Amino acid sequence: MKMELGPIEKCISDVIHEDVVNKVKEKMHDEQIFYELAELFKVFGDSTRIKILWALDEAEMCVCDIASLLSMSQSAISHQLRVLRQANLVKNRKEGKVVYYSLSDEHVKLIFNQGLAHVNE
Amino acid sequence: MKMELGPIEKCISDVIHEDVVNKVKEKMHDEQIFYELAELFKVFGDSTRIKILWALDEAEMCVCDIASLLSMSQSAISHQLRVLRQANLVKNRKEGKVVYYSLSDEHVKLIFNQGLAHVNE
DNA sequence: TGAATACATGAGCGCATATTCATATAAAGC
DNA sequence: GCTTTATATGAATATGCGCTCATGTATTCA
Repeated sequence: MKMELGPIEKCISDVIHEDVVNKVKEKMHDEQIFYELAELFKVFGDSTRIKILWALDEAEMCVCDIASLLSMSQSAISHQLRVLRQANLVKNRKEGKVVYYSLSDEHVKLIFNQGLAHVNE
Repeated sequence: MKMELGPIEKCISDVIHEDVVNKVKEKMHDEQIFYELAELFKVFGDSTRIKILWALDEAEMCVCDIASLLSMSQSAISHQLRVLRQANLVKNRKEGKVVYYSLSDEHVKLIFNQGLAHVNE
């Protein structure tokens, strides 16, 4: 938000009343939240990760289980699990040399369902 | 899903029972839905588009209004509005030479709220 | 101790994408 | 008709990202 305004600035249309402008500007002021939201949805924006989450919604499983079920390499899955971990969407538990992954909270399902509702409208 | 399986294939862990495996495999069979879901979330995965949707949640407005409020070029906004249009997240209405945009349905808000719930947990 | 297995990770490649710039279209006013 | 304003869009560039390949770490077992 550090660009200088061009001639566009004088183009606030008449339907936009001043209170609306101020309200939106106030919302825009809190930039952090936009980046966090976008960052979260970016994680959902990949079919491999969607598949992983969808599988984990069915049962806790280890890395090689997921790789096998998705017919993808262990490395690819491991990389994606790291992304999901950093977004706090999955948690893991180590048992010997095997690492079991599972969903970390309920939000995943809820976000999915809203997404599905839109896709299937 | 067209890769040949390596030695990973023999690594289905013991916690995964056969019925779970079949259930997940059956879910994975319907590949289309994963791509559609990922495609939808990809649209939400950009802070500029998030800001646009957030602004439109407050009021219907034209392209230059949005550009002004977000301090971005008209071109950049126009490109992003096309993405949002193609995802059926916004609709538009032409009045003279001005094009007014607004949210196309309720899902946007709902998806946002679920995202926020996760971010603020 | 050495081999095998499960997982993580850094480098690199190829591809998608967000923005800018230049330009096109279209409506309004002179 | 000409100019200005609002919007759309194609090309180009720069950045980000997903996968592979190679390798590292940790655990188990012989």
